[in-house]
Amino acid sequence: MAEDKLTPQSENFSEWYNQIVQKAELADYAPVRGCMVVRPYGWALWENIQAALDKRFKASGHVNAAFPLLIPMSFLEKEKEHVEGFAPELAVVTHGGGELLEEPLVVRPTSETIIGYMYSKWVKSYRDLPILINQWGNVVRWEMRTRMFLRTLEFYWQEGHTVHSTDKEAMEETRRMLDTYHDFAVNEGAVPVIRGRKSQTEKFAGAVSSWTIEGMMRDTRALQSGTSHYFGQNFAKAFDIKFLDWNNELQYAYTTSWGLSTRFVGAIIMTHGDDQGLILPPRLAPTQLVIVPIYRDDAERSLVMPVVEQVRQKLAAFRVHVDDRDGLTPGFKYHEWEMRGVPLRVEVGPKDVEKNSVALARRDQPGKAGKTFVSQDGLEHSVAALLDEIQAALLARATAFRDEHIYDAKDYQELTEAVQKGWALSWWCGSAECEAKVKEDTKATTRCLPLDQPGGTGKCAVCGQPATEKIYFARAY
RNA sequence: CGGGGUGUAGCGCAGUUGGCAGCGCACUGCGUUUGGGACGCAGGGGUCGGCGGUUCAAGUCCGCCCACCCCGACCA
Repeated sequence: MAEDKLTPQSENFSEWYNQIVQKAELADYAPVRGCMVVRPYGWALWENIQAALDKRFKASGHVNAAFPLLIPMSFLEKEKEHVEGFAPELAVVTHGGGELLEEPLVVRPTSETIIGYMYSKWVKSYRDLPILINQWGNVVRWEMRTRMFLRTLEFYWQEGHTVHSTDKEAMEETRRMLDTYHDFAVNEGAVPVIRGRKSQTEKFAGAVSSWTIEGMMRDTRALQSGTSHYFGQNFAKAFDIKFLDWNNELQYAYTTSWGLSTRFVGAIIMTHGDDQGLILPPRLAPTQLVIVPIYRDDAERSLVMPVVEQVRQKLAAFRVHVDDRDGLTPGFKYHEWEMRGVPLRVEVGPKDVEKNSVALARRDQPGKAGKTFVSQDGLEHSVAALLDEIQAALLARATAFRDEHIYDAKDYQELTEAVQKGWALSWWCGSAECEAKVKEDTKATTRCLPLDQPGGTGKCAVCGQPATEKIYFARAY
């Protein structure tokens, strides 16, 4: 790894991204095109994401279950828009046990259909509702162009699927989970996402409305980082999910689904990373702090190591790693842990033994600027405070960066210029033609109609027609 | 699927007119080192993408095939 410099973000952002995934040992390429192996460090990060989300899901009354990977082909075809949306990217199993199957099975690209089928069996009465089930699993979508974490043929995610007796309640659920994602992204990932509704062209295949959290990456491109869908009665009608209501009348239920995937790992990488490597938010980092012992010879070593052990025990409440590998210089270790994005480094050397101190180096401020010497007394408190400060600083920095790259674009010229250097926030008349024109001319797509609307009316930045809502245009992943 | 490119050690590459398959990093062992990417010595590691052809002789020349990457049409 020595002398193995990372390509700077400014030189080639996507190359920077590819290298960081490899060098930080988050993932590696699998033998099948477009598939990735999530390595232990990357998976540990995902596990922390899972834990933070799962806690929130449980707190709002959801329970976990597991539905099968294989789905009868015919299920996909029951909802017209759904099959049209997913047909081009299905992996299909045609043989089993050496025999041609009577009906092909698709590897789930998402589980609305199979879960809808099961829900139709389970739902009889309003007393059975709501159903609030989440599933942690993997799905397969045969994508053309793939990128580690951002778009792979197979990816890991959670998908929540709920059933409600009223449209109001289902809509509330859709919005509640959007807010849950927002809370998670901002407070755990320090990723300042914008909540909003997708346009009709960008919404999920089969949904009435789709809601999204959109993050701005450090190349200013947008990343859809989580979605929540309101289905109305679309899937209930396709899968015959009916219940007897309070008046003993049979009616279709209202359903939702919401998902967040390993793509969020990509969001973290591209929101916080710098030219030294990954920077992980303390709350999600697999290793929150690494202790690097420093010594010149065996005498110093026997002096330093007991103090390292004391410090480790003092910091046992955190996710700590002691890098006691022999034969590597401290400098080498610094670079390696910086590449892996560990938020805080603790150095313990002979001088520290003498002075009852340690050196703390924060990852978000590289070099001398982020290095301070603190007393070993009360170290657990200074470390806790510093981790909180780093978490807050990452969010503040990312928010400032995002806000600096959002442009209020009033006309078409401003819009086309804005999407070359960031996001455009513009009045939009609501027509798909205007979206298509922007995409054709600039490759930028509509990201979302943000929840925070200015109110009033304006002129569509594309066609000049009256508009009542503002929408974000951006180049996206 | 259209346009461009690349396949030689784990990674990055060199390989001249066809003539012993190499270099850097990484890896193993020993020794010296260690507060911002240490150094020396000694080692291990190859179906040169695949198949076929030309030739005394092919990494190199010819043909076919395959894979991957980049750029255009789809997307959590």
